[in-house]
Amino acid sequence: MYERKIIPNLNCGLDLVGEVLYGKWKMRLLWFINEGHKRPSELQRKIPDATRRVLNIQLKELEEHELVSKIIYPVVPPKVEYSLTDFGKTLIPVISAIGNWGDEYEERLRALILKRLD
Amino acid sequence: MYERKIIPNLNCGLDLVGEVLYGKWKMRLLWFINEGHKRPSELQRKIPDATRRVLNIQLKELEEHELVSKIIYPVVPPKVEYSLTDFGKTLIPVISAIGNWGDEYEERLRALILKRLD
DNA sequence: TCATATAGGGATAAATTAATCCCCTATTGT
DNA sequence: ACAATAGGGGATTAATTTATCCCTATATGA
Repeated sequence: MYERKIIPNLNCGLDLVGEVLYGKWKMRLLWFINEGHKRPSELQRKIPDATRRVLNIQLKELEEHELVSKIIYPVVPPKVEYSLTDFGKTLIPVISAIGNWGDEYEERLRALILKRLD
Repeated sequence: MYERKIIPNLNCGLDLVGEVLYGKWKMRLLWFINEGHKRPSELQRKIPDATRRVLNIQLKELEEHELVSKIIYPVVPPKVEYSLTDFGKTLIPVISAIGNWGDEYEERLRALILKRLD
């Protein structure tokens, strides 16, 4: 695994949240798990732009941060299920607020973002 | 300026928010500007962990995304003031929700994050 | 005359994150 | 025998983001 060379700042709430929520797909993973899409293959189908590899990595980090828990069923073919921990559930309203803002200003945001890409 | 090589996904609200809010210091900049710290040097003092360079870059992006506006007073020594646009103000409750969650679980988050750094 | 404050930016290096590529396990169905 | 399905991971490269270093300008105060 990658080992940090710079110790992160953990001064305020925003720093702390950043540490667990930064990551291109993390909020979406939490969101879809909360919606009941528990298995890795389901999550991959919900987020086709990400590779399985990255999803695995980000899921593992979410697990280490105790936001999700993982159950591995000892069956063949393998079966795995993720679910939110109680701690992870407390994040849902926050993610919801973020997503709602994005949805509300969707048109405007899309235009602004595209404009900046030349 | 850096020119992207991969077109970002802009599928859902979360993608869109990410485009304007990703950036290590952006939420803090918006927050402090909202609190009335308008001048670059003030902002730098509020965020001493960031270099002026980075703050300038991120402020510029916030400006291009119409979240903040910038006034340059033609005086010497130079004077500049940032303020939130109406659009930018709509983000404050969202940032607030994020920061509050971080503050609420500060102890736990700090412990979890530090544990993962070995 | 020299340091300080104010605001800014180019060029480059370093750090971090994400993407690519390829490989493994074991069972069921064709 | 072989493909498909399910879940996973090492090694490496590419992309992106931050940090460093250094330089510009002008006025004021010591």
